[in-house]
Amino acid sequence: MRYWLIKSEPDVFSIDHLRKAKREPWSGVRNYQARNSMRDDMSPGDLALFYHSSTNPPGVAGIAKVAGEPYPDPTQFDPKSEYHDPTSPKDNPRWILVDFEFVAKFDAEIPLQQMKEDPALDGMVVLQKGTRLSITPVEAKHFKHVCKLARWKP
DNA sequence: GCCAACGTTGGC
DNA sequence: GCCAACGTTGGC
Repeated sequence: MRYWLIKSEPDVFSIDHLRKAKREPWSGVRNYQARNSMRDDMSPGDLALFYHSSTNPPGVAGIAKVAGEPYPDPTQFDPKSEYHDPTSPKDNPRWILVDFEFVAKFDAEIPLQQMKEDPALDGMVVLQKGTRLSITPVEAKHFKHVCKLARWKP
């Protein structure tokens, strides 16, 4: 059982969108490290902090769960998609994703600022300066602490 | 809108 | 393989 943090711009896809959709392919990731996390390290049942980025204030809005095994991101082969990648080989797709399913929306978002100020979250990858990765691993103790701040229990 | 901190691209 | 130029992310 691993824990993760996944970033999304709420204008594009928010925790409310996920709640409505129930399950969603995490398409459009075009960063190798983030892809490797989904392809190699995620397992069905893993839990993720759902983080709202590029919004005021940014912060963790809820919880999502890895809903299945990794598979090729269909948008890479779709010429109409903004995520179309014409250089990705059809017989060896470059971009791999997993589906996430909705688990919970926090009563109140946990703001990035509050997380930065909390000594219990020292060392969390997403809090480190210059981290732009859209998918980062989260230590169990950090995951549990954020849930505690949100007064949410699995 | 600014800009720091990256990641990617491509000439050499 | 180096590295300058360029593009992107995302907090502020």
